[in-house]
Amino acid sequence: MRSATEDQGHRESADDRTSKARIRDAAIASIAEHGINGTTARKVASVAGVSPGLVIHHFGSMEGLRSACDEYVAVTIREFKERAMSGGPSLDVLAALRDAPNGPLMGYLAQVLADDSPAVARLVDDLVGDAEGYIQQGVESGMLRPSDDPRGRAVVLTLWSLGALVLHQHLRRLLGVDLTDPEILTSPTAAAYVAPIYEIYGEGIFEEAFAAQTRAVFADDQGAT
Amino acid sequence: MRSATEDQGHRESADDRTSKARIRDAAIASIAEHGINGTTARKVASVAGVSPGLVIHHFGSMEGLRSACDEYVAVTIREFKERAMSGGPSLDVLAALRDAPNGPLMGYLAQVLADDSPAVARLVDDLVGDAEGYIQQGVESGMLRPSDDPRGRAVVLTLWSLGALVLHQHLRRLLGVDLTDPEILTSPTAAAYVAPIYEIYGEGIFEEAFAAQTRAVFADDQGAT
DNA sequence: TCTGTGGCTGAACGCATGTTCAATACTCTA
DNA sequence: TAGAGTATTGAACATGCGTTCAGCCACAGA
Repeated sequence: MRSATEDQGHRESADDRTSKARIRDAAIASIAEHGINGTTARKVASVAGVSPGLVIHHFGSMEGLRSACDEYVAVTIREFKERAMSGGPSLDVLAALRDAPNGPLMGYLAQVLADDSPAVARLVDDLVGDAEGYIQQGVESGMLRPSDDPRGRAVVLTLWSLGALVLHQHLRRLLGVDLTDPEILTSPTAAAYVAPIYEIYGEGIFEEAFAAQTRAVFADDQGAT
Repeated sequence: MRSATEDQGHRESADDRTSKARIRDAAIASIAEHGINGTTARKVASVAGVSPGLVIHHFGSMEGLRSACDEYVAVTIREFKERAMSGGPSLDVLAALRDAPNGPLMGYLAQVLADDSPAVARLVDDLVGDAEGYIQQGVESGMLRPSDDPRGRAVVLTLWSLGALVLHQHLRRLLGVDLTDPEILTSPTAAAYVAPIYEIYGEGIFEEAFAAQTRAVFADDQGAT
C-alpha cells in the first residue's frame, strides 16, 4: 500500500514533501482555521495544489483524511512531549505543547477537541495520564500538595486546560490572550491568563474556614450516601 | 410583524405551542443532540411536524433560526439566573444553571460555546460578569479569598467551567460524569467531578513554599518587563 | 525509441442542502 | 355568510458537497 516515493513519517525532508503529506498538512491548517465543517475536499486540494480527486485517491475518503490528520497530530504531540519530558517535568501539560514545531497544531486541537474522534479520545487519555505522572512527580518533590483523588484531580486540571483552549476565542475577547497563537510564549499579555491561574493553584479561592466547611460536607456525603 | 395568534415569550402555555415556537424548540433539541452541522432545515421541520418551507418562512434563513435559538437560550438562562440569585449567591455559575427548566439547555450550550455567535459571546460576557459579582460577594462575606486580579480570576473560573461543559464527552468517558444530563444533581457520580474541584478551590495544588516561589517570579516579571 | 506503470487530472454523477414560490388550507373579521 | 389575509404546503431550483473514473503524462526499463 505504501510506494517507494513516499516518505511519510520522515518529516526531516523539509521542502519537497509528498503530495500526500502536502494534502495532510493543508487539511490540518484548514481545520485549524476554518473548522472541520469549513474544510472541504476542494479547498484542501486547492491549498495543497492538487486536484480534488487526489485527496480521495490518497486517503480513501474525507473521513480517512480526518483520521490521518488526527493520528498525525497525536503522534507529533507525543513525540514533542517525550522530548520535553527529558528536559524535566512540566507542571502544565499544555505549557509544554505551546512551542511545538508545527504552527497550526494548537488551533487544530482547539477545533477537534469538541467533537470526539477515537484518535482524539486516546490523545486526551494520554494527556491525562501524563498529567497524573507529572503531578505525582511534583508531589514527591514537594512542590505540589497530595490529593485525595490524584486521578480525578489530573482529569479536572487537564480538561480545564483543554477547555480553555477550545474556548480560546472567548479568552481572547475577554483577556486578550490567544492560546492558539504559536508565539504565545513571547507575548507579554499571556500573564493576564497565567497569573490568575497560578494564584488559584497557589492558594485556591476558598478562605480556610470555608474550605474546612466544604471538606466536612464532602466527608458527610461520603459517609451518608 | 407579530400576529395575534403567536404567544412567543409566554412559555406558560405548555402544550399548544405556536408552530414558530415548536420549530425553535426542535432546533434547540437537534443542535443539543446532533450539533449545529447535523441540524438541517428538513430534520428540524420533521421533528417540529411542519414543512421545510415554514422554517424559512418564520425565521428567514437557517442562520436566522440559529440566532433565534441563541437569543432564546440566552434569555432563558438570564431569567433563570435572576430567579436563582434571589435565593442567595451561588459559588459556581454553572451550578445554578444545571437544574434549569428546559432539558436540552446544557447540551445546546455545550455545542454552541465552541463556535462563537454574537449572542453566545454576550452570554459568556454576562456569565463572567455575574461570576465576578458572586465572587466579590463571597470575598466580602469572608468565604472567598481576595484576588490580585478579580476580573481575571472570574474569567478563568468561568471559562474553566464552560470548557468542562464543552468537553463533557471526555469528562463522561474519564470520570463517568455527564454535565449535559438534566438530572445530574441527583446522580451520586457527580462527586467524582465536584470533589477534586472543591479540593483545588480549597487549598490550590501548590505547596506553600512553591506557591511563594511562583509569586516571586510573577512579581519579578511585572517589575522587569 | 518504444512501452508500461503509477501518480495525477478534471469532468461528471448522485445526493443533500438552503431557499423560493405558486397554490392551498385555515381563521378571523365584517 | 362572504371575504381577506395569514399560516402552511410541497414541489422545484441552484449550489456545493463527496466521490468516481476514464484518460493523460512523466519517467523508468528494455
